[in-house]
Amino acid sequence: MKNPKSQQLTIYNTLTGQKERFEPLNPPYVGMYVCGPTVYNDVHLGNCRTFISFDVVFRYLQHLGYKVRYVRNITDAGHLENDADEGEDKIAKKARLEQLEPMEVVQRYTVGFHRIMERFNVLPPSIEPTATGHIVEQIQLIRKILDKGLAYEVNGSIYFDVKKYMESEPYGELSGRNVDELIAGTRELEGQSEKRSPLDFALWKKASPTHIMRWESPWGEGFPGWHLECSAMSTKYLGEQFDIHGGGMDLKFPHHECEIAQCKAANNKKPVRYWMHANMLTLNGKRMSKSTGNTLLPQEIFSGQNAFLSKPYSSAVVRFFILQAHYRSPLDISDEALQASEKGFRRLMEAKETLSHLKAGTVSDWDVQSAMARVYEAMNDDFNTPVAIAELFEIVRYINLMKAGEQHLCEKDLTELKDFFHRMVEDVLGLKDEQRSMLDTARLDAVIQVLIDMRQKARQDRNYALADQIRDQLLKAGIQLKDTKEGTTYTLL
RNA sequence: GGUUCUGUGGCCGAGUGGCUAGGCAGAGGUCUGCAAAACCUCGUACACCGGUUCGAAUCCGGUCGGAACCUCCA
Repeated sequence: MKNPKSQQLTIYNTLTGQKERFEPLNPPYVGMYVCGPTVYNDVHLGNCRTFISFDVVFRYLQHLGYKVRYVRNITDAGHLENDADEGEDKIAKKARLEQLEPMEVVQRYTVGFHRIMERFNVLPPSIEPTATGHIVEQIQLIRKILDKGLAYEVNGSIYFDVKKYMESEPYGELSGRNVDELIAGTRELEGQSEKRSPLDFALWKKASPTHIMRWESPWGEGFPGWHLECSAMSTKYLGEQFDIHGGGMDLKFPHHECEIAQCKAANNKKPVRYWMHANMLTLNGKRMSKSTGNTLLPQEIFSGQNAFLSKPYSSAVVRFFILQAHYRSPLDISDEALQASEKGFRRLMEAKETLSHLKAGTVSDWDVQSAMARVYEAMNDDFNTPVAIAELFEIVRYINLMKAGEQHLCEKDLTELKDFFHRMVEDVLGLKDEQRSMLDTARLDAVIQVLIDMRQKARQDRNYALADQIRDQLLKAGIQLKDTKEGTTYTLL
């Protein structure tokens, strides 16, 4: 384990409501499962927040030296639209609407999802299994639950028997639900319900004649229930018990509750040691919702084509903005907030660039070791990225002071800081200056240097009109010159 | 209606019993040919009303906002 300060990582476990020391089941291996997207539509920003949050978890665990198997599924089998619908599948419905094959819809949105994730610099998971690719495993899981007597068949559909399950196991422990209250609060379904109790949930649904996505099963043609895929695939790839399960807050109930029940019913084991839930993202203080028009797609932010923001923002800025809040806090996105983050992000990136050119002094006259330790302390405290970033900004101040020659680090400390800063910013937080990296920097450097030299000559000749013209026109082109004691450098805005 | 969470300075957002969060914006200063950048200094915030405590933004109760879930949803 290469934890520089040998501090202990703690994780807030939704199941217990407490921060707990993270101790993997089989160190150095860590199994992590995160509920992925349903690919019947464009990913929206809220999804992205969740995946960015868990991307940092994945990256930090790796940084600490753990060997992580990160599984994030693609829900391509679709979920039921509603009970009254007798099994219309979201993907099937969309397919009919657009005259496409279901798998064509799935393909299109899966590719779109991957593109967005890549732009956000979200690492691909170790395994990205699809629900449709694991029908066999899901059927096996249903069989196991049936054999235990914890599910029942009605007209070719299989339902999980919550009441029976509760005779031996608690239901609702993750979400703090009281089952009696839940039943009391259940509205009467229109039409007939095959379920014995309103809390029962489908493991397998019989396909109606119009249902396009259907598979053979021991109970006739049908499709898997809403919650089954995650249980089947997490068990397959991570085992009956694994370390971390993540997802958005809204999945706590019923989805994750059902997952726990399914796994416990099948394997008699608590499937997950640490449950993690990321909070919601709101837009201008309100939840995003298509019906009210209060939505924002990632590509609409990048392009600036939207009704909420004054200008486009890069994916790196949005990622930075998201990491400036803790994953368990609600976060509100707005133009002002993004502008502030954009400035802060540039400051951080500038400092990173500055640091790479710094020369060592003979002695260190500031405490770089404890500065770095504070960043780790923050990350170890339930992945507290906002505090980690705040601590990085403290280091930024020193970087700028060192550039000005007012602070120094010895060779060893400077080398360590350079390595640390790069790894923390780029590898762990996943922040990189995409503007800079997309350019042919060597050639641009040479071109700008010509202009810098010309301006310098003009200044020496006291031809300030020309000097300022060069400076101002470059600024208009998004290139800002910076005069320092060591000479002039430039920044891309 | 029920469950869970939340309300912090101009904005965003950490903190959760006594001690500077941080970013952005704003004011003053240093530097500069002038600027910009950078650095230094400056804000005495914690929805409201009670209570516990030597001491509360932080704990408890109530009131009023906001969010999620209870129905597919990150």
